[in-house]
Amino acid sequence: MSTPSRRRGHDPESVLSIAVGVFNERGYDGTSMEDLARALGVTKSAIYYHVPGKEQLLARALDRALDGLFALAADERAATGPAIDRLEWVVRQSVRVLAERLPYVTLLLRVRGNSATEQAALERRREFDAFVSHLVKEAAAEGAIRPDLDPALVTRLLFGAVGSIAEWYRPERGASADDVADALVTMAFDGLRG
Amino acid sequence: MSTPSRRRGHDPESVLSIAVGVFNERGYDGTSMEDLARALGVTKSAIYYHVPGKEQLLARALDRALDGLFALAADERAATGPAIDRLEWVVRQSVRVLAERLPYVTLLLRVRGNSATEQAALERRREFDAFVSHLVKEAAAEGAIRPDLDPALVTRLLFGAVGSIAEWYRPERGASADDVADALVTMAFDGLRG
DNA sequence: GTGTTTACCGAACATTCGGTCAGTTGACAA
DNA sequence: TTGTCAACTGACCGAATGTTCGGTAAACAC
Repeated sequence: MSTPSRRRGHDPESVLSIAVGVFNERGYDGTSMEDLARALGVTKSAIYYHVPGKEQLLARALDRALDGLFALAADERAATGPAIDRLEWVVRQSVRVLAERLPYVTLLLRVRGNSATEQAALERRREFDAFVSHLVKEAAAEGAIRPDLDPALVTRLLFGAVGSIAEWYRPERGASADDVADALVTMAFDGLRG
Repeated sequence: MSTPSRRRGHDPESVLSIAVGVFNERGYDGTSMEDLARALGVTKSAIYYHVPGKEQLLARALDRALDGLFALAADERAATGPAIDRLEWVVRQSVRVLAERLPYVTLLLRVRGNSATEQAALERRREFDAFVSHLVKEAAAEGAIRPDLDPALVTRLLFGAVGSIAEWYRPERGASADDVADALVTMAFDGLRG
């Protein structure tokens, strides 16, 4: 078996997932290695047996979020068909990635650029933002977006709403990720008026 | 005059406004008193002449944001007329408060509850959230919101989009606060389709 | 000119920070 | 029984943290 008999103890993966949980509760800078050790049920030094240090934990977490977003952007369905349909697909997939990798994406959305690690993540994130921004402009050029709406504003408000989902979405209760995506697409594309 | 001849030096107000700027750049926990001192052009100890400490700076900043939001919620125009119109008015005013008190509201939106100060701010913020949530439910009950949209989801997505404005809005360039509010209301209420 | 206040500096404080390292433990193999 | 090794502990390091305090130079009040 690939996951054999080891009864107790952590590995790099379990350390990462627990650490990211604490990072999201207290903020990365507000989390000490003591906090992580307490959450893991071990002493501080045990963490260093599994991972090189605090910043590497952050880097791995941010990569996990960004890899999900870039995979979505590279999909064929983001490149063929009317831009407005591709935009809707990208919005839905962004919600899916956010839900599937919730703690990692949540962490990404809060990065401020305090270290080289954070700056590198921000750089990749700006790349994704440029991708969706281009998509909205295409949809506008194809006449699929109301001409009185600035495409740049639409991009920011639309994906601002997507990102805000990370602040309250909990997979175990309430609406499913698809429900949330449906509601967002309905509201943003067709309006909330009854 | 009320602001007389004092040539140099800071006061609690100038310390607060500069400190909040740094808090938003690096995050509250990522900001040291050394960082603040550098931004103020003084030494660390000089800060304590003007303000009691780091956490008090945070408390004052958060109150400034929350006072703006509660003032809006207490306005008569948020209490009379069709709920959908009141909701639109509250959205527009929220954008206005966010723009007018941008650094303070930005800071508020990032609070995680790490200290008693932060928890108190989160408590007041939840109170405001409950107010807008009630407003959306009223609008839905009056039949002004598409029945296929869950009011709780609409509230979170709509005000998630409002909050996301803090991440990119800069008063000196780009769209004005009213432009942004117009775009948000148009998109969310009537949809972005052309 | 003298006394007082305002605004600040420099040194030090106790504590916490991320990180290191020599040694211990306990499960398993031979 | 002995040896191996993954997983971990506990003591510790230097640096950075928020805060305090004694002192002080310049501006103002009289």
